[in-house]
Amino acid sequence: MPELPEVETIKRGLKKAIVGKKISDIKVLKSKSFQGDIKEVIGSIIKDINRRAKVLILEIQNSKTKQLKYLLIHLKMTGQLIIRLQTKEKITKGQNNKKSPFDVDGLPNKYTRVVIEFSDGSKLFFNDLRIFGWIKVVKDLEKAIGEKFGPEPLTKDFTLDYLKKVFQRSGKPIKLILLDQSKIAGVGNIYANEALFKAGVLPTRPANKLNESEIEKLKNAVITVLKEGLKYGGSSAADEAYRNVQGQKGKMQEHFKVYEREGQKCWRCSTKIKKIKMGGRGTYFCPACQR
DNA sequence: ACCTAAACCTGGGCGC
DNA sequence: TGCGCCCAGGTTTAGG
Repeated sequence: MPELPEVETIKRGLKKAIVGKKISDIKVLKSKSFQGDIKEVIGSIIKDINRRAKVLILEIQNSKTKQLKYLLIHLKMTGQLIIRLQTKEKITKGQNNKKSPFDVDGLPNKYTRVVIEFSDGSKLFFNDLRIFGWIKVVKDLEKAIGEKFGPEPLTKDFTLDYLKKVFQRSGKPIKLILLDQSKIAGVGNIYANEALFKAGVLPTRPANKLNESEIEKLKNAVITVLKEGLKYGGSSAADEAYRNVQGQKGKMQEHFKVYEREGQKCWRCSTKIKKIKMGGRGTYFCPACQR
């Protein structure tokens, strides 16, 4: 599901596609899908697009008052943001007729919640099968997201000293710390599993029991798997909704070492990958490589 | 303050 | 065939 690499890929796609465009209309196809006053957003220009943790931040400016506001979007598990230009879509034929609910041929579809229309005729579709995601308008960005998140793992704020401090404070399983957005921003279930495998650390290990060398390995592993995710354009694993703004799947799932590989052989040592539940989520690991 | 479990949702897949 | 159940997982909220 959209984690840091997926949301970042979408952010980059949006940046290329809609910065500078004017919002001409917003159509809310499913009630409660847009929090805030739509009227004050229509007519605004998209000035910039950023990301914090898994939240997309569209900076918008009212073309008359010049006031800046922010359109915040969280895709949660099944959210998609798909761009369609004015040009007629090419219709792909001869595909297998059994379509996934996440297929984006022809939009809007039954899962489209909001359509943001631009003055040049292009449209941004927000699809969300499970209706967990949200879009809201805020004036005060700091108040909305300022204090909520830990450091971004792909910035210099993500230091060994910081992780040592955070891990030492908790006896919780290390995997739950990796998933805690207030401690480390943007890591989700897939990349937490993959990073722990790469670092050779069991997901169940109490955070405060990791030694310095393990913490450093884990830090580097988190950075490496997130960058790998970015390189492959995100992951669209089995049943995953993720698509980039052009509607294409990512390829990171072809490079998973443990995620969704229960019962299959470990890439490194051929031991069978195990699956357990932690915090209600699927947790995959190699019982031999990870200690 | 700590933790866990449920809730929010839908569709696909499974067992019976 | 079809029903009931479980699962997917980001985040918030409720309860212990």
